[in-house]
Amino acid sequence: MRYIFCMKPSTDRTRTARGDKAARHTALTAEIATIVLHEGLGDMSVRALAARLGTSDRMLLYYFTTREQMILAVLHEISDRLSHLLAGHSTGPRLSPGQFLTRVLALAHEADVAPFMQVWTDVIARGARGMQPYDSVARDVVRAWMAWIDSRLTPLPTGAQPGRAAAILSIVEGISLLEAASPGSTTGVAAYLAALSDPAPPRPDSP
Amino acid sequence: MRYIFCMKPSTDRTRTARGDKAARHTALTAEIATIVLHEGLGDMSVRALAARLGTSDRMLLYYFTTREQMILAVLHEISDRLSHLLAGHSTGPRLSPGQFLTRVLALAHEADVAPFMQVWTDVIARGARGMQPYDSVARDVVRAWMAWIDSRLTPLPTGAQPGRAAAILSIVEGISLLEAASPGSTTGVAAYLAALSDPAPPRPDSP
DNA sequence: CAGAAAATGTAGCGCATGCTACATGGTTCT
DNA sequence: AGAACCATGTAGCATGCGCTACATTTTCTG
Repeated sequence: MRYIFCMKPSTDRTRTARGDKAARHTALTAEIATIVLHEGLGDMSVRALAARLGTSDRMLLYYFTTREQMILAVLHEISDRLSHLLAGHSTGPRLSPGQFLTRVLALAHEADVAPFMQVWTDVIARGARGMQPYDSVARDVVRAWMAWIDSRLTPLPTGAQPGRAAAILSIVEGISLLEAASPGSTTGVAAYLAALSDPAPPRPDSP
Repeated sequence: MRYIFCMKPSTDRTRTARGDKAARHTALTAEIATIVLHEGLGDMSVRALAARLGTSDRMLLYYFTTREQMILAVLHEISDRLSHLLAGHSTGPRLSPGQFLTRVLALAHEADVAPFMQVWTDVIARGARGMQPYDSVARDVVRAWMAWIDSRLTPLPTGAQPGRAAAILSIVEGISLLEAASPGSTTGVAAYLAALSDPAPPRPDSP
């Protein structure tokens, strides 16, 4: 006997008035996402997060069923927030690779975007190590970033340039990683690469 | 009472005939380094490594005193091996950034160098997350890489270029990371960047 | 109001970790 | 031979983890 698109008419228990498990689920997800953006992914242990939230691990697992699903929900939430953020930064004309790189490297340092960069770089690094469930998320993140980058670059007559978006993403991630591992080591990289990507303009004030 | 450069003459117990703790220490270090280069850093747990080596955790801690010191010894050994490897690849004239980038990206794919790249990228990624003792090693590794890169690039009359070596290292690490996290995503990046770094030569066969 | 169901507390299991205390052969020196 | 010492085995501790079983409280409904 199958009920498809056919709920029991009156006694719908999935949505009670106050309790509303789903609402608390999304609220918790949002709270954790905010914490993660402020304090990094850490080890994402349910006990530590629960203490940080003033709850018990028991409750987190009650709402998320499993640690892995909790992580996925949180990363999804973070991804959504970044999408909205990037949408606001996706105005104006498409840029050349050099211009775009300068723009995005500056963007990565802005207070509202920087936390996302750090978290995503961390996700990618964990994915690179094969950690679950970060590995699958990392692949999605890479794909999403490259699609966004391509959408912001001047289209080429020859169709999609194979390595163009991936090159920019590599540079951004590389700088992110190095800067996190060895602060100050990437000073001057943005300027160097910008000058290299776009041909040097004639100095107007040169003798 | 201080003994400086003055050992007890005959009864030297630090170096017995067969036991020779130091020798076993270095032998174990070498074995672990080889394993790590083949199978990645993993979680570097003493129990797992001991099982992998056919020993007990008890013995590893006997020779290394502490897990952290074991990790440091192993990473030092790996660093040494890479130094020797790179010394062999440091012949010939210094190159332009574009040439060097192409060269080093090809090098990173060679069977003998690739394991080192993966391990170092992992070390840097862990260091970026603040993991001990990877963080301190990561800083050293970054410094060493940049010094080597600078030593292989054509020197500039204007002295050291601020972001040049760091830019190349960022690109290499970024590609390494992205390729590990999402295999195949960086196809074409090397070619794209090489063409960008060195001005496009006139196509001889163009109409 | 009674009972069902949802939300939460308490306690614990099983596992893995780094590390240690103690005992015990085996070798070497006096 | 006896003593000292090195190398190693066995067992365990304390901690942290994800997760679960059970009991309890709270809330909603018939």
